Amino acid sequence: MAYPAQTDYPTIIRIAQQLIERDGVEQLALASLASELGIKAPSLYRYVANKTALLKGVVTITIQQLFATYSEALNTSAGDPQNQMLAICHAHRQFAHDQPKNYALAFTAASAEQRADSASLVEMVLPVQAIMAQISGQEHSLAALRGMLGLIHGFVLLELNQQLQRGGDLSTAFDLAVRSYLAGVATVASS
Amino acid sequence: MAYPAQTDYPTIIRIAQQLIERDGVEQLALASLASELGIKAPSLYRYVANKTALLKGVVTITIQQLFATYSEALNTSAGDPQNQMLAICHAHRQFAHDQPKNYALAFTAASAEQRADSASLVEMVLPVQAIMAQISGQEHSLAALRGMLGLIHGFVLLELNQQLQRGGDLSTAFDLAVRSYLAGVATVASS
DNA sequence: TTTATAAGCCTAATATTATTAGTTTTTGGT
DNA sequence: ACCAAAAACTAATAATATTAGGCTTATAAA
Repeated sequence: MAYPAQTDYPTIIRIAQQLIERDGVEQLALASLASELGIKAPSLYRYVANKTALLKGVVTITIQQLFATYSEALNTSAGDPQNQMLAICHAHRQFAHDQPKNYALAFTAASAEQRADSASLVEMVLPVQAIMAQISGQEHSLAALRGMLGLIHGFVLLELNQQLQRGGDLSTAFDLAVRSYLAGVATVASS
Repeated sequence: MAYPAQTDYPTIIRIAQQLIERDGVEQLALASLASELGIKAPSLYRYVANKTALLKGVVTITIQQLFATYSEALNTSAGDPQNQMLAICHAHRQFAHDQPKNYALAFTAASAEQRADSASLVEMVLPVQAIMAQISGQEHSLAALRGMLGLIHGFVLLELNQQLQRGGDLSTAFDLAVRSYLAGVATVASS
């Protein structure tokens, strides 16, 4: 070949993710990113089609990381489905707190091409649905799962966007909300 | 005075909101907006400090509109707290479906200066907390409210971002999720 | 050992868009 | 008629994504 590459795609995405977490997406200029990599902005185009594709790449690894925390939570939590579900919910929230900027980017980016694609999301939540089925019953497991995901996602986003500012312990509120939902799902499903 | 103004602040914000709903925020250029108003872009600066302030203005009226649907839902729904809560939840979801772009902008804009400020949000949900207190009891009413808001907000966002794509009736799932949560809140609170 | 090739990077140029500076136009009150 | 000031305009600036075209250097073939 020729001319040893001074960077590569995974590195670009990883650094971009770090910069986004540090300064926010709106602050991410291709020139800054390139500079961080020791190259100039136009050289990035050898690795990514455009800025949108770059952000999509960041979103993709963010989802993979979230997926990993799901797996870990499933492996380390006890056998009781209720406990497993709680472990997943708390892992999800913890992840969002650890990478708030990238979490928001992955799920609420303005343009559809930048958000997480549903295929990977489905893969991520299938094991969760299996657990939910043990709580809600098979028939309502998809609907119950959707409510659960909405609950944790929405709660976390409100938190991260400073829209729950009236005091009180948010960790406790989160836990209470999740437990309430699971309790409700168990009773409503059987009625 | 002199020179009759060809536009005014409320009109600017209203048209901006319409353009955002039609084409998305990322497509909103000051030149397009100005053109729509029959003026040139720099003239906008007589009415708004900058683009961020403009978007904040749009967010503010969007929140006011959502607030109005809350009030309407409260006025038209029956006396049972459970029913009133359901009415609010469905009104909230309906609003988000009617103005998906502006709803997302109001609650998940990338920069904090553009999102809804918590003061107006507090004002909006205080009556809702009163109803929640009848369901959950006073002590847990704030936590229960937060879970409820998270649930509807998260569910709606997942819907709007096409992240609930596995079929099934989403309206039914939403209704089931909300009912489950309320049922759970009622039982967990009393335990 | 030489040399052609192509990968990978660079500089320079272009396009879009927010924003600022300075100027011109309009019109109501004197 | 004319002055003042409000409100618009044109022109210029700055930031940033993207494209075009050229230079450099390591490698593989001769």
